[in-house]
Amino acid sequence: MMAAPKKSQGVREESLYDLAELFKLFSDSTRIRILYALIDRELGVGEIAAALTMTQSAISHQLRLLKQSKLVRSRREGKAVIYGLADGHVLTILNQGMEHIEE
Amino acid sequence: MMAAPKKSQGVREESLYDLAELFKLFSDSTRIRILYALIDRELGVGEIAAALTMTQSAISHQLRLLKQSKLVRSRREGKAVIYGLADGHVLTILNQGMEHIEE
DNA sequence: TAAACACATGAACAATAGTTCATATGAATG
DNA sequence: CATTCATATGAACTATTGTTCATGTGTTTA
Repeated sequence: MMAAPKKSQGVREESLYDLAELFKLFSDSTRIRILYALIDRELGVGEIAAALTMTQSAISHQLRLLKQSKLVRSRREGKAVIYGLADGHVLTILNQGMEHIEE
Repeated sequence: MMAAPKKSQGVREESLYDLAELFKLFSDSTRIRILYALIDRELGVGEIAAALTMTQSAISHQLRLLKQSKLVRSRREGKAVIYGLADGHVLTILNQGMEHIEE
């Protein structure tokens, strides 16, 4: 199906600030690496830290930001807290960015 | 058409840093506002500054970043330098972000 | 070609953000 | 229930970033 022509009208000025806030979450390499790690499988905080070779604290701080903005979700499983991507939008945004880079 | 299952394998670690760099450009409200202003029509630096009620210098600095990353293109037209969006990817990324916000 | 106009750029400053370190919370286990 | 394991959180420090101010570059026009 053909995409409809892109509209730009009706975008409230306020929304643009929220949009910047959203992209800000994708603007740090640690957070990007976390998100990519979560594409394949859900992971605990410690596992993510090990995968990225970073401290548990640093990862936990970033996960908090990602969760606040609903880019990841979490559930407790025993002592561990398991994180996963919140929805498909996250992956879509990442992939769009990748396409731009690879051109 | 159904989308194919999302792949995550084959993403080089290095690319993730470039990806973060890309999103960093979308992470500032001034730059987002500039990009949105350029959706409808091409504009000179002064026009953008007026539209956003910001100094010419501030706008010019941000345009330089946007141009370096090929998110906008520019051409000289007399004394003015006219800026426009570089390609469709820019708009696609912005729209994807908007969709996430509006849910 | 001197002046005016449009934009670019460099240095400096203030604000923001990411990591570290220390410590707190919460759940399982002996 | 004290200890251990897994994660969360607050404060402090450093680095990065966006804006301002002053000035430089390039183009048109009188």
